[in-house]
Amino acid sequence: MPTSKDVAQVAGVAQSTVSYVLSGKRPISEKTRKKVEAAIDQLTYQPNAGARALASRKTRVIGLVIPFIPELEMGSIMEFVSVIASTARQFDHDILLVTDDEGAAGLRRVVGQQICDGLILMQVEDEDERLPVARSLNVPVVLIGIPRDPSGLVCIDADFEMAGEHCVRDLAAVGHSVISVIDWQPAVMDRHVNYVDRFLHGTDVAAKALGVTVLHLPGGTDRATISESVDKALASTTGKPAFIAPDRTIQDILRRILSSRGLTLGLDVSVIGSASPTLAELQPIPLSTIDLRPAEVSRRAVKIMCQLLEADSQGPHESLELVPTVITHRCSTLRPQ
Amino acid sequence: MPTSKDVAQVAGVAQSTVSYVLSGKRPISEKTRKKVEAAIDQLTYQPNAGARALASRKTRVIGLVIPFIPELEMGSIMEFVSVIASTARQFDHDILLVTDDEGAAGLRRVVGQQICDGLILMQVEDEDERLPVARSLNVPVVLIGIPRDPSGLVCIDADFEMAGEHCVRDLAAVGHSVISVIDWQPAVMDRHVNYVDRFLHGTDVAAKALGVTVLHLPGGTDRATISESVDKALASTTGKPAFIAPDRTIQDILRRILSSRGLTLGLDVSVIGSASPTLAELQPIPLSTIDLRPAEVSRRAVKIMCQLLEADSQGPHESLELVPTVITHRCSTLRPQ
DNA sequence: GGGAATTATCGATGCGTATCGACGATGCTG
DNA sequence: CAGCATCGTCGATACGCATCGATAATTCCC
Repeated sequence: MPTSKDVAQVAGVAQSTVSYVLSGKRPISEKTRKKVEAAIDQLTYQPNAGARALASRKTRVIGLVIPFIPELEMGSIMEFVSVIASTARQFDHDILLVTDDEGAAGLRRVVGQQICDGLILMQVEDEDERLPVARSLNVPVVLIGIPRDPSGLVCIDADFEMAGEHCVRDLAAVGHSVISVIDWQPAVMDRHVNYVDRFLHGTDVAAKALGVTVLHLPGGTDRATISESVDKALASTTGKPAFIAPDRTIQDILRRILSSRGLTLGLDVSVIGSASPTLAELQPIPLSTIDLRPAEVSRRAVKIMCQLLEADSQGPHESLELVPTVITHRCSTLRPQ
Repeated sequence: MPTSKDVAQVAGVAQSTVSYVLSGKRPISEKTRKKVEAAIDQLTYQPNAGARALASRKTRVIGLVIPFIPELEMGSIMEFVSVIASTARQFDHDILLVTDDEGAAGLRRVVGQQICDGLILMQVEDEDERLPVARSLNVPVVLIGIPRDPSGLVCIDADFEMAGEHCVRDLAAVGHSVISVIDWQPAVMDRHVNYVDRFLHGTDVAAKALGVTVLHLPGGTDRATISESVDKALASTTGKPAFIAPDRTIQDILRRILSSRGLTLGLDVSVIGSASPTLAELQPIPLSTIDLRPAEVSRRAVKIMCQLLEADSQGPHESLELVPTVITHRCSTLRPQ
């Protein structure tokens, strides 16, 4: 592998000049710049990351802490990961994976060894054991998700409360007076990711404001639980029933149960689910969905991180950013009168 | 951040002694070791990764090249990524993400800058533009998937041919004489990942050996295509029909179509799909599946990589490892007579 | 008990880059 | 044309660790 010294020799300049050509931190004459660039091309020189990190105290690597093999929601997690990695490259950074089975020790490790300049944490829970560590590390940390106590932390997430509100408003607007919200599956509820509470709270706020009734019914991955929830919903509804089912696993089961009861989506009953646009379109009756915008959340998380890194910020920062969600009405909700 | 020099000072030894305590490459007396370890604990010292990489010419980082936001199969890709990251840690390595939108240049970059000691490529296609680069890089590369010409490359994948054979054998054994194989969805077929061909070839081999008929029918993500394929299958079958549908998206549609025709899985018709055990169990009629063992493939890929790194192998290596697949018969296939 | 063979530790050097101070060359001002 | 600021480049040094050769301390054997 060629080094900057080799480049310097070929170009007939000093090594430091090569370094300045690359960084642009000192003026370089056009003539010298050309010579150096030619030498770089000729040798296909690429700077050594380790040496660069050692000298500059910056690795240009961001650690991404991914949840530990959750089985559920793997698809959506991958969307975050993928977009985060791509976006990081746009800011000339790379992504190092830190799996959550290493726990808080993993965070200390990658920061302590200075493998990373900062950390992005996914799937932050209400009371997360990683938070005290995150606060104590003297590198920037960006959380995707909002813990109960976000003080001293930089957080970003979809605006779940607005999402809940928006769903209820839209369903009320097309004439529903009783709206049933099916919980996420128990595995998610048990984890106390607080977006669930924020979403449900949003539905309640809208219900109160509009004078409609919102029922909260248990979700599950088995047909029986959902079936029971549907029964309860139908029993307490006089007009046409409406369902909000943000958990992807659940919405499939729900659709089948409704259709087996002879209810046609968009005609006898409204359903709002959550899925990427492409997935929603694939359904026999294209599903009206609330888009929680994982790609946008991911992009912004990286952007915030890179700004913090650039600012070279020492002191603890604190901020909270909510990404607006978007409802798309397709064919599974009643049409406006 | 404390350095090994600080540790040395606290322990009252030379910096090199600290280094030897950590690496174990020279004998150290019990007394000195204790002193050094105490100093390390006291200072919570962690070695600097950049300096270590610079001096040792090893980063202990493996680059993982992930497919570019494929939308399809994101869940299963995440399973690979997650297991690969965990396994790498067991070998005391870390994983750096390289997204495929950087293309072959991305590979050259991370290797050229010596951010990584080696590369794992996912989703290798039949004629992959990354292969010539992979061959020319002088670091170990492990492919997950098998290209048309694997010469000079180290490959690992599930044994798709055996999987195809196995499916046909088992269906023939319970009395099916005509077996329909539904292709993967067009998006996958178009990508020329060759596991598709290997699987289909396996079904043909078994069919020839057993004297049964195998039909290859087009797959799709829309109901119409699958419906048509089912029609064709039923038209050419005298006994009970049998389906093999390895694409997860397709198998759901297939199930619904069959049930809408009044065919009960495991009674009137056999279906073998592909899903993780947990997912398969969740279905109303637990699905018989062929397990392509993504976790095992991932683990072995990392293991092979770490062996190559340890061997410090210079010359080009070549190997091909196939991971046996496993069929689990649940309730969607006929019972043996 | 003296010399050889071990064992345990130290000091010095190199890895490849960033960056600081210095210095010669150039342009400008009066 | 003397004096001074500006521009462009160089040389030297530091970053933190691994590693090699050398040295000091200990043990062993005849």
